[in-house]
Amino acid sequence: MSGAPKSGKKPSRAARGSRRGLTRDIIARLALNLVDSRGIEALTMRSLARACEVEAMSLYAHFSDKDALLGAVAAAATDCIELPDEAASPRTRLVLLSRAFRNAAHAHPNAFPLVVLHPLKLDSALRPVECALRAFIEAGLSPRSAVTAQRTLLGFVRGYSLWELGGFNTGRRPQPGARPQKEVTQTLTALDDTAFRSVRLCTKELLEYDPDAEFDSCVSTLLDAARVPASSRRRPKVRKVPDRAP
Amino acid sequence: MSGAPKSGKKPSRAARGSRRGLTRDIIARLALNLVDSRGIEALTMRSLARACEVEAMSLYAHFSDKDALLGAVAAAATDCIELPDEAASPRTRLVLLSRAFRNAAHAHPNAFPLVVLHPLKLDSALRPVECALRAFIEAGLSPRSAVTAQRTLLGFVRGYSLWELGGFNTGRRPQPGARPQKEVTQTLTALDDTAFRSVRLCTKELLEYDPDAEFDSCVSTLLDAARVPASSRRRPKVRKVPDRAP
DNA sequence: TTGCCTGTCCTTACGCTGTAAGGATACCCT
DNA sequence: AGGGTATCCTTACAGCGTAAGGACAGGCAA
Repeated sequence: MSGAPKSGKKPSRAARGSRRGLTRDIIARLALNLVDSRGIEALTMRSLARACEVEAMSLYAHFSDKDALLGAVAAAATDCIELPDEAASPRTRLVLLSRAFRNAAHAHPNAFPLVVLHPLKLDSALRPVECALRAFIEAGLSPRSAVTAQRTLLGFVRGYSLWELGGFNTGRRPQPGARPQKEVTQTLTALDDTAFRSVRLCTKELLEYDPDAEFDSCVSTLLDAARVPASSRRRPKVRKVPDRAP
Repeated sequence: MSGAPKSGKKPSRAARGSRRGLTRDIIARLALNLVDSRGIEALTMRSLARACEVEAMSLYAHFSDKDALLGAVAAAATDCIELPDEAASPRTRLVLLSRAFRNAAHAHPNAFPLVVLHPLKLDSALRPVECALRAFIEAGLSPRSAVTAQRTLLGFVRGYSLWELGGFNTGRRPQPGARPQKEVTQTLTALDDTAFRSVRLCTKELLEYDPDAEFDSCVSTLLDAARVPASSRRRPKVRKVPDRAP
């Protein structure tokens, strides 16, 4: 975040001495747009400056170096994850959180490697963690189990989404419409028959692939393993904070 | 691999007209060394050429561009994953495979983002997949279930390892010796109490952290969910999961 | 043998990158 | 009014990926 002006009484406190009204957040958003539309390697200080209608060196008034800028982009992308409504049951929320994470990855495929790999500000990083922990605890898990379950679920969600974005290491993104290209099928069936016999045995299953359903199925498996019951709504127990504003 | 000389009768066929005996594989290994010791951004065509005792442009005789080189580095790192002995039980092999993946990530932390994100040659990419599929099938899963289980397990393993390498987005790698720094503890306990109440409730569990045990625990959970029995050695016949571990 | 072909390697050069250094300007607070 | 401070600009530099073109070695056909 910016130097923490905390938005005092004067509305313009943050823009003291600013001639264009540029702020860290505005720059980070423009940077995210640029990454989305032209790829991570198209994000250069000069191209971003052009998008901000400013010279390259001016950006250094807001970010100490490019790495700090990337951190802000990662945080901006992370903040795009739409956390589920707290009114839903814990299990539903965990499913929705998982989907939201993956949806954000698909909405910002060029930026998402950053989300997983780049250090970012704590409250952005913890937003999904808090959401998952809360649901697991509400579902009856102990803090200890909740932490492990959260690490398992989010670890999977991150890994799966990222791997998927990388086209499962093939460089090809799976489309919801499935339909494996003939080329891929040929490559796969041309594999060595003994070294890759199981891959060949499962060729059809590996290629006939509905990404959304597959993801949901994995998440469901994980939640079963963590013993999050399917239907339970709020647990009748000591509860603080009946509801909260968004 | 190289242009497929196939190693004919003459031993020197691959090195025809080569004055230094440089090959794709040698270059990729040196590149991996360089990435391991000095980070991914230290891998430049010039620095790598220096390591190969050659001029930068000479590398383009072996790789069409830097991206192709990165793919070879990714493949080299992937090939560092030590697949388990086939004699062990399916479950044991899946645990060992998961650990081997994570161990490779820790052995080559600078290179591993590439392994997850970069397209690489099919047989390197499929090596862990084949291993997992074979074990799941041997454990009695149908091809359909095996594919899903494999995607869940490897998705988790990739995501967890990578997230861990990124210090869980904090920029700090967890050490086996645990011992959370006071600084992190303070940052965590200074969080907003209502927005992050579950994180705060679990502060101790989040910080008291044995990375190896936690990873094993997550893998174990996943294998239970996939109904891979704990002790079974080779299964005698077609059987559909008579019971499952608690 | 001769001569060509192909693959390895070198030299030079270009436009691009991140950013160090230093100066100008506009706003806020005293 | 004057000073402080944050934006913003200009200039400059080393290092980047790689395009273009040439030198030379070894294998093959004549």
